[in-house]
Amino acid sequence: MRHKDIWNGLDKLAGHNGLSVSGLAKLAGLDPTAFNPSKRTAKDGRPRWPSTESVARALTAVGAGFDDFAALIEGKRGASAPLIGFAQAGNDGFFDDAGFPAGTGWDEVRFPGLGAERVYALEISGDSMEPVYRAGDRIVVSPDAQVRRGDRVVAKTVEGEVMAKLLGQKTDKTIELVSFNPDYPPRRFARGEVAWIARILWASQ
Amino acid sequence: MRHKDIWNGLDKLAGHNGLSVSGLAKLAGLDPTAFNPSKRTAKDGRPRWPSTESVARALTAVGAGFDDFAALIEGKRGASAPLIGFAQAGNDGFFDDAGFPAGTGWDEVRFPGLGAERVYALEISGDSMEPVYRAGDRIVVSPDAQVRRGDRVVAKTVEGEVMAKLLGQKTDKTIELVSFNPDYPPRRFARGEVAWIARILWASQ
DNA sequence: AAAAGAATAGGAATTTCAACCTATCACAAG
DNA sequence: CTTGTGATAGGTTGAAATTCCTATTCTTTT
Repeated sequence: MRHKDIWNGLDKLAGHNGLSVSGLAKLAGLDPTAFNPSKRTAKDGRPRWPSTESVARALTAVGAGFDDFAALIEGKRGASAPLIGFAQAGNDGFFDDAGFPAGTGWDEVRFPGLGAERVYALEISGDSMEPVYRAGDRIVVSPDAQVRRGDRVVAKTVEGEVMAKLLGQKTDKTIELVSFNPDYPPRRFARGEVAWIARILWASQ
Repeated sequence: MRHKDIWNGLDKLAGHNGLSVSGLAKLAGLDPTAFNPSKRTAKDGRPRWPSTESVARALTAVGAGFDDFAALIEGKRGASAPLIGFAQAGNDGFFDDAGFPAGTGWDEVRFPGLGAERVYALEISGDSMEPVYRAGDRIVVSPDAQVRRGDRVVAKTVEGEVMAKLLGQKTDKTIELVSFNPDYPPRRFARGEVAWIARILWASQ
């Protein structure tokens, strides 16, 4: 990270929120001239670096996280994407001509592997889980995540069998795992037979 | 980002590189006591924030990027996750006792929204797309992606209707969109009737 | 057990950042 | 045309971060 990157990131942070750098500084409760281009190098040409406190206040002012700032600096897209309800997608104003999000009303959704969870992915082979999962699909699962009835999960038995199922009834002693394919009957395991259950967070399509 | 986070990040940065905070400071060419716990709050209890210059020098000293630092602060895993084939998951040696990836043989899969692609997400409402998508699921779609027959896609007609379908036969003049639910017949559109088609990359589960 | 090195705590001096103030410029509203 | 607002440049002052220095604690080595 270089001196230029920090200021570039602050410029982008302001721009992405429809602000000038002075507007961003004001919003953050800082001096309006704090981020002025004229304040980025000292009179003797020495580069001036803002304190992390100033950066932190600017970030909280626009509701951005530190990861968002890193994304701006590194030129990456960031860890989130716009989100709206599927039912609203037909309304006008949500998309531009190319099919990208436009206008307001979009929420943000975070992607997997970027939260606190530890996750990994499994690649599906075979058609036993059609139509939900197809060969080549990748599912992202988190053993940390809480599992509830109805969740799609990956379970491993103490015998070593790994399967993707729908979590059915959980009692004190048994766990029911329902197949995606209704032709197969649900399977019921004693608690001790199941080594672990990991929730499926995402699936490639 | 809070005061605590910055120092926590520096602690982790040092720890991940087998250094103490004073060792990290020395390596960065700073005063060995620059990151001392005793220097993190002033005598009057006021929190002390390091300058971005000090952080930048610490990062370059260990060859880390700003995104790495953000990852340490946010406790994030990064932009990729381990990947193996589902068929191999039953073999021994791929998981530890807690159900996390262990040993070798794991590939890496990158997540959406982190590369050059422009993506966004849609939240599913209603049960018309069961069992593939359920209410509350979020699908991540990319209008940039190439679509092929068999892909799950979101399409918008020029009349404004948005739908998630399976891409069927594409001819020079028509596009067939197949419902996930086999009870509904496929729909056939003229090329001009379809405003855009975006491929579904991921779906939350 | 003794010695050497590293890590840390505490304080003073210095450097540097941030706030404050004023002036200029650009632009929009009346 | 005048007025008002926002953005920026430049300088001064006060506050805060960094360095420098010393002492103490802890670990490792001999």
